[in-house]
Amino acid sequence: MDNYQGDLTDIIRAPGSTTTATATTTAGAYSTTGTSSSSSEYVLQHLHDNQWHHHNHNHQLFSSSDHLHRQHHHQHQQQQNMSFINSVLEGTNMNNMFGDPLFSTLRDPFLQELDHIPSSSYFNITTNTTTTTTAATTTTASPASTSIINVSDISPNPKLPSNYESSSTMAPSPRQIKQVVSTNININANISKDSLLDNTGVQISSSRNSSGLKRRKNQAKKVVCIPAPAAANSRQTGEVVPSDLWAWRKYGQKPIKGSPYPRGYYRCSSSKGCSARKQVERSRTDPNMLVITYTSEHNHPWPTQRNALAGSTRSQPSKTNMKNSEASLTQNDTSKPKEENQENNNSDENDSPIVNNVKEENMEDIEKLQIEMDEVEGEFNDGLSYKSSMIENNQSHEDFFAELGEIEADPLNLLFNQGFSGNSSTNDVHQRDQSKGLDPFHLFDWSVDNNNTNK
DNA sequence: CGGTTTTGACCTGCGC
DNA sequence: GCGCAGGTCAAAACCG
Repeated sequence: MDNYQGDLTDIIRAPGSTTTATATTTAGAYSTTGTSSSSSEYVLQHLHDNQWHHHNHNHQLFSSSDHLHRQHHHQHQQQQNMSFINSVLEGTNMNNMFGDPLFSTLRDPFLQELDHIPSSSYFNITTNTTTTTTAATTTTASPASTSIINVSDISPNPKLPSNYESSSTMAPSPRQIKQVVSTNININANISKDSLLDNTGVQISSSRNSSGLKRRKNQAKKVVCIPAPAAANSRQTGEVVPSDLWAWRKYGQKPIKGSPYPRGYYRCSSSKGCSARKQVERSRTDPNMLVITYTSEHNHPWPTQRNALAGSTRSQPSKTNMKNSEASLTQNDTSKPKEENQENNNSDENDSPIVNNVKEENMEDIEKLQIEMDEVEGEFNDGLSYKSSMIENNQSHEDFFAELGEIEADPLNLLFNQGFSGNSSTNDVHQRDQSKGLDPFHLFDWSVDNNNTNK
């Protein structure tokens, strides 16, 4: 039978390769048109690298019509810093970071970015903002290429707990609306089964649910469709799997009928008891896209460190590069990246091993941050997180983190230093590279070589 | 040594 | 019930 995975693959077909063409169609359109009860999908047209850079370098964002906002350069920087803080800390909130198919709380980094860009961020200045859920939001912010990240959140099981926070919730929260409005992102919640092409250029086909083949198991899955980092130079038989901060161990690979690309099966290796799994395959309809299906949930906090070291550097493509890059690092954390990292390093497109490794180092720090923040969060586990209140109080991140005395400062410093240096206007290129360290999926790493990765 | 990937075999769900 | 196809297991090989 045609596996539903393949259908999932078909669920979202993003014009990943047409980076520039989508630039004008990336208007944040939030649709709640679907009524699917057993399957919900949303397409997240994620921030592109450029937008990410805009995020980091607000001065680039504004069009001439937004010159007034330039007058508040510092303010915007602060806002963006807070935006990032919000994003990071939101991410550290609960067990909801990416890769955690604990769907009730799952928020992957993509959504993190979506979710936590405060209304005060520069995104609000984009034109044609609207608070309706169906209207399209256009933006002039990104004249350049725009890559697309699609997230299809599938809830095959109508019996899923009520807190299953998928797009099956028909009405978007005001927050969601705000986020969509304030960001140049598309989210199509509950895209109808017949939805084929939204105004973003993202083609969405239906997943078989009600009328088609039923799923093998009533198992909630989350499908993320992202452009393949390095199609041309993946491991012999494997896929180039973007890092998502969790440690995954491949436990199987199967050829998929109808698809020339095999599907890799991964399970979480961060914790022995963790049942989290993911499947990685290349979209049959768009080989440039990787379809990552998350199944089950992590039953543990983020790994403090990648426990998979010994075999993690198998098939190390370029030891020289690795050594060089490692030598270039100033971080003490020498934990080796996982498989994806090697693959990334092995990527022709990712021809900057240094950057890649720095990226992974940052990932390690983010992981640490996650753990540490979880700990702190527990102290303020009263519904409204400490950090949230802090942020809402518009407290500076310095103050905020100063109060988080127990938290290791390095990761945060790293994050802020690399992602949000206040002097962005004079260090765009440098920061741009650094900001990549915050990009677990290379999601924002495409503007440089987007043409390469999305051929 | 402890972790990984690889890969054939086996298990299981689903359609007919 | 059968067959197909997807999903998982587990042994072997590999790696630092």
